[in-house]
Amino acid sequence: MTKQNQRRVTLRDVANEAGLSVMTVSYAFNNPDRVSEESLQRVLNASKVLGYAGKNPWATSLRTGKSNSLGVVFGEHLTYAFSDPQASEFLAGVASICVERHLGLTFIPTEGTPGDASRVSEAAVDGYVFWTTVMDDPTLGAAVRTGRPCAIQGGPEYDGIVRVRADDRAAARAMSTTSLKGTSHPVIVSFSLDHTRTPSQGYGLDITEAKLPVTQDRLQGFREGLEAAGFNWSDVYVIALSRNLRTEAKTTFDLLLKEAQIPVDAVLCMSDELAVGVLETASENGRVVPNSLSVSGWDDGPAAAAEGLTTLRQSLYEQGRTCGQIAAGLTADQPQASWSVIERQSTRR
Amino acid sequence: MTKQNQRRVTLRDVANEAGLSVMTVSYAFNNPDRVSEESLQRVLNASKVLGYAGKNPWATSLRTGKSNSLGVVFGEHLTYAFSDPQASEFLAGVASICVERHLGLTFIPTEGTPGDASRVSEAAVDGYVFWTTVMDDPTLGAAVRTGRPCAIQGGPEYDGIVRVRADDRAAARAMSTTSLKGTSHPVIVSFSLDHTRTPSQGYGLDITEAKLPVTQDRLQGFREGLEAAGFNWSDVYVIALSRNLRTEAKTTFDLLLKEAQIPVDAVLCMSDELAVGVLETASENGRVVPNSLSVSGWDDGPAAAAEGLTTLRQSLYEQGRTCGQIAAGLTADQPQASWSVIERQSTRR
DNA sequence: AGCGTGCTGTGTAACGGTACAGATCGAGCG
DNA sequence: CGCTCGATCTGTACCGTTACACAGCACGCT
Repeated sequence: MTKQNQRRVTLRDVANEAGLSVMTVSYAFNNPDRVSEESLQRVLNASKVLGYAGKNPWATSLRTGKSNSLGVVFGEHLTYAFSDPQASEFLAGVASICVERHLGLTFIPTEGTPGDASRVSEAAVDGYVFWTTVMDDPTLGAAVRTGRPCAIQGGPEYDGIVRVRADDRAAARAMSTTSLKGTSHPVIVSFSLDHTRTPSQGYGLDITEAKLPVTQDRLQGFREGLEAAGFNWSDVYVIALSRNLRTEAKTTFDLLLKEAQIPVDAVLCMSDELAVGVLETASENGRVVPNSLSVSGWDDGPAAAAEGLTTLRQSLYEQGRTCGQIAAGLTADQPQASWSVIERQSTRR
Repeated sequence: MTKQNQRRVTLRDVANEAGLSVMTVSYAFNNPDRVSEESLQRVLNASKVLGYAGKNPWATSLRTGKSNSLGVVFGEHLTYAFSDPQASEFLAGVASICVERHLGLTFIPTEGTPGDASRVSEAAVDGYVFWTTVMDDPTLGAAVRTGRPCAIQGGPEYDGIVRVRADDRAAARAMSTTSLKGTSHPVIVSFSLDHTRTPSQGYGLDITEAKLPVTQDRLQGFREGLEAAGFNWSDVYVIALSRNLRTEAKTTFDLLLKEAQIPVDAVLCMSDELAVGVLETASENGRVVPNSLSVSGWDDGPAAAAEGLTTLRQSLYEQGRTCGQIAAGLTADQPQASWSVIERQSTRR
């Protein structure tokens, strides 16, 4: 063992070993051009001899006020970050910025309890990215109060946090028009996402009841599109699912068809994943898409193209990149993410 | 603005405002039972008045030597963490521990360059988890030298790092036996993973050439199983793919069938994802599975059950949990992860 | 009265780096 | 020869928190 006691080797130890001052050693590591070749070698040598494990990150951060890491506050259970396709795509975008700028990526687990606010404000990060956050989340304020840059995907709107999203309301308006083409007097189901619900609990969700701002915006857009086309919002069953899983959509839609016997003509889904589940259940129940049933998804992920799904294209990856850039302090613009309706075979022409 | 200048509010400021000592304020936050109800209220009140953003994480960590965060060193491009099904499942396991123990999860991006070693040793984490690491990765030594607990999935073996994995060699041995049941004089292709390769470059990989220890172990196991059954290792084409994508497997296998015209009888894949790609290409080329072609996967993920794939079951989620526990310092055991061959319709009985 | 005990509050010295201002010294130059 | 200048090196004061040891003080008990 080269280590004296149990104490970790510090810059000072290296300086002593090398017969140089602490500052020279510090410069040798951070700004090698500023020291002579000979000193540099002596520092490197002394480090090796003592087994110097590198600069203490906390000391450096405390002094410089930076930690070279972005924080992600993930509104749902952290394991979903790696299983939900929407979240994954978004996070890949954030990660791409981290790779480019040599930043760490720190997930700050929260569970929606008030105590989590301090876990956010006391995270060693230089900026925050929020994902699927509910309206009254106390962590938003905690992040803003740190004075570090903050970005949020979707919403809610919050003073001091840059909001990155497509215009969900306009997009939903367009989607409802496309989706109901060639249909008269339809009965419509909207499969929405609202992770504050327990599974299959959300029958008949009212617009204002939705906890996620994105859900609110889209429902509002659906409503406007439908009413402009002469349909009634009261003919729409809004069903909120707690998880973005095709199995959730399948069991719920099956129940709707078999038990509730609702004569549904169109299903507007808020993710491709849910839409694929609806398609599967439809075919199991002998419904022909799009002639006897119109189905639309959201996001235009890989599954949408494979299944011929009409969907709303937006790039969550790009939105992730934008959020990453904002959190890294590279820009402070409030960007408008683009979107477009992609018409495929799951809706009538 | 309640803030005086630009300086961030500190504990000291709160103490002054509350008319108490710094330590009392510190106790009020960390150990409220130790202060009187009245002091507690005064501290809380002063914090609110001054807009105290919470304890400075770097100062706390510097003093206590802990940062309440686990580090993940991800051998591939960080965006794959959110798209590769194997990685995702493993990371979900790590994340579950972080949620349970109230720890952050920090990804430390590396690109395989020597400079990355310092990014690892200077990360503000309490322990390390390694994923898909090549044999001579310098970040391994950097992590060990910090003295913090380290865990690695798969390999390589490294002094001071707990290795979590199934016995890949024995598993591969069993799999090759199962997979070649009812076959005589077969020509075999093994689709392997080796992310240091550029796409489709790895024709005719030699066992010892494989950069990933897991790949080496499995190839070795395949070889032993085949030779024990009287087959020749020289009849096996080992093809290393750089990415765990079904599209990679599809184009490569298509090339093999059409251009190289190799009369392949069995394909042993090192992931379900690759195996599914092989199945798709096989059916496009009119090959009937399992009668004219045996296909096996690895991991028994959701796709394997859906496609009736014979595969090797292991739980990367559980291995992720184990790695997380080790990195969090909750245990130091060298565990043996379990595995079993799951026989389905893609191989002969 | 004297003493131990528990509760509450306080000063000070770290933790391990970096910013900053300045010291030293030999070379170059009029 | 005196002076400036650049290259190199150094001492010290922080950054903001917590560990630790100790100081009052009220209270109950002998």
